[in-house]
Parts: sequence; C-alpha cells; structure tokens
Amino acid sequence: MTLQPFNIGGLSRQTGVNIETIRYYEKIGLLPPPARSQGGFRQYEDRHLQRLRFIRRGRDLGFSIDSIRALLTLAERPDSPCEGADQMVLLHLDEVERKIADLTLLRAELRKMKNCCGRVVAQCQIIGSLVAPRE
Amino acid sequence: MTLQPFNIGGLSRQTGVNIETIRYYEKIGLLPPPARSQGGFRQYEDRHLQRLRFIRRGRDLGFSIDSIRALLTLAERPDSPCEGADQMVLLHLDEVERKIADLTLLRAELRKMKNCCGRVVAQCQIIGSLVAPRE
DNA sequence: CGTTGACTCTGTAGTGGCTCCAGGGTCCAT
DNA sequence: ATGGACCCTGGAGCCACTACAGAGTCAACG
Repeated sequence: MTLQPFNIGGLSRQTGVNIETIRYYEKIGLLPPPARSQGGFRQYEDRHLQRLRFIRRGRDLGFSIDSIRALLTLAERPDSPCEGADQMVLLHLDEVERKIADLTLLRAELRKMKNCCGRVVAQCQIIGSLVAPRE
Repeated sequence: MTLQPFNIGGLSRQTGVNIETIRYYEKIGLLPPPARSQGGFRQYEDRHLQRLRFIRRGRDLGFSIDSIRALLTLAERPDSPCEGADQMVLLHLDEVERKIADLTLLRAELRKMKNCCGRVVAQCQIIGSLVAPRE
C-alpha cells in the first residue's frame, strides 16, 4: 500500500505503462484525472495504480480499450451479474483462435516460399509465387 | 489477356481490392497512375492488373507495404540476385512465428479465465484475474 | 539562496493501412 | 433528355498509441 501520492513517472515505473500512454488514457477517460501539485504535476494515489494495472493486464490479454472500459464498469459493481464478462472473454477467445488459425496458414505458405533458388529473380520462387501463387 | 482498358471498378472486381484502396495505392506510389478518359476516369491495363494482384497477394501473406515495394522493385529486375527476397521471407516468417507463439500463450490465459463463476462480479474469476493475475 | 538536472506540462502531429464521406462530375443505355 | 450506375477529389476518421517542441517544476546540492 502506497501512502504518499506519486508522480506520473512513478506510476509508469510501477505499471510498465508509458508516460505518454498514461496521459492518453486520462484523455480518453479511461483513467480518472488525479489531483495536481501546485505546479501542475499529476499526483496519483493507490486507486490509480490499481486501475492502471487492471487496464494494463487487459491490454496484455489483447482486449480493446472499449472492452476494458466495459470490464472496468463491471468491476466497479460487485453485485452485478458477470455474464457480460463471460461473454467478452469467450468472444475474445474466439477471435484469438481465429487469428492463430490464420497465421498458421500463413506460416505454411511462407515455408513453402522459402528455400529460394539462390540465384536470380527470374527463377526465384518467392517472386514467382507472388506473381502467380502455386496451387 | 484483357485488351480493352477498364475502369477502377473493373480492376477492383478482378482483384478483390477495394476501390478506395486502389486509389490509395496510387497515391502512395505503389500502383502507377493509369491513363485517364476524357472525363477523368482512370483507365487501367493489363500491367496494372498484374501488379495489383502481386500487391494483393503480398498483403494477404502479411507483408508490409514497404516490403511489397521492395519485392516489386526486385521483381522488375529479373537478372538481379534474389537474396533480398529470401531475406524478407525469412524475416517475415520469424515474425509470424513469434506472433503465433504470443497468441498461443494468450489463448492459454483466456482459457484459464473462462468458466466464470456464473454468479456476480464479486466472485467473478475474470474480473479477479484482471485485478490480480493468478499465478 | 542559486543552480543544476531530472522530471513534467500542454498541444500537436505522425504511425499503418486503409475506410468513409460529401459534393460533385461522367458514361451510356433507353 | 434522362436516369442510374459509376467515378472524381479532398479531407477526415479509425485504433492505440508514440514522438516531439518548447516551456515550466521540483528537489538536492553547494
């Protein structure tokens, strides 16, 4: 538990979130604006730290800003049903699985392409398969 | 072999590339500007079709616009050595493999998260793991 | 008390690769 | 001559940041 408020740099170090990104999150209303010092420096408290860690973790898991916004709203109402969260995870999981499938196909294509002729472009398999894909 | 020049809509249909995207490719110098009709319509020829198909295929394979530019330059010089193309494919393959690995980890995390409690947010595993990740 | 140097502020613009739109002009078949 | 499909340009918007300029603040040291 941090008792003293800290600057944006401290918050950045404690969360691994870029300073510019923190300010950006404030601008788009994801992180509440903190108090300011007399000179105008942002003074963060523990609640900001908690919230930013939540956001960071959500981003690391690949959730969009909008999804995180929804998850934060949910998290703030401990008595509300959590189907919404469940749905979002399932949706996102689907998306991730689709991406993995796509990239796996891509990888296969690229593996077919490599092992180039080693000579000149005219015989090059890579260029060739871009001009007309091998079936 | 198409003999008559065709409009942007025709080029779009033959390649599956959006009209707006075609104009964008022209603007960034990826597709050479075609002749124009008296009224100012773009009139494409076979070489544009070939080139755009190459671009499309490169994009489908996940290459960046810059990489495609380089590959096109290579493709235009049939006598040049094709190490460059080889390098680019290998680099891109590495990247794709890294992405697959990342997404696979992500998928595992998301699978751990799902099967939510089915009740309220206070006991919700999803929200919980965003607040403090399970180890 | 003054200076130094690390830190922070605001506002704006840029990234990639498109996509969308408004407000107009063109083309061609009827 | 007209209708409807097509096309034009220029600019803004998308996502989630990132980079920068030019200025101001803070705290420790001498």
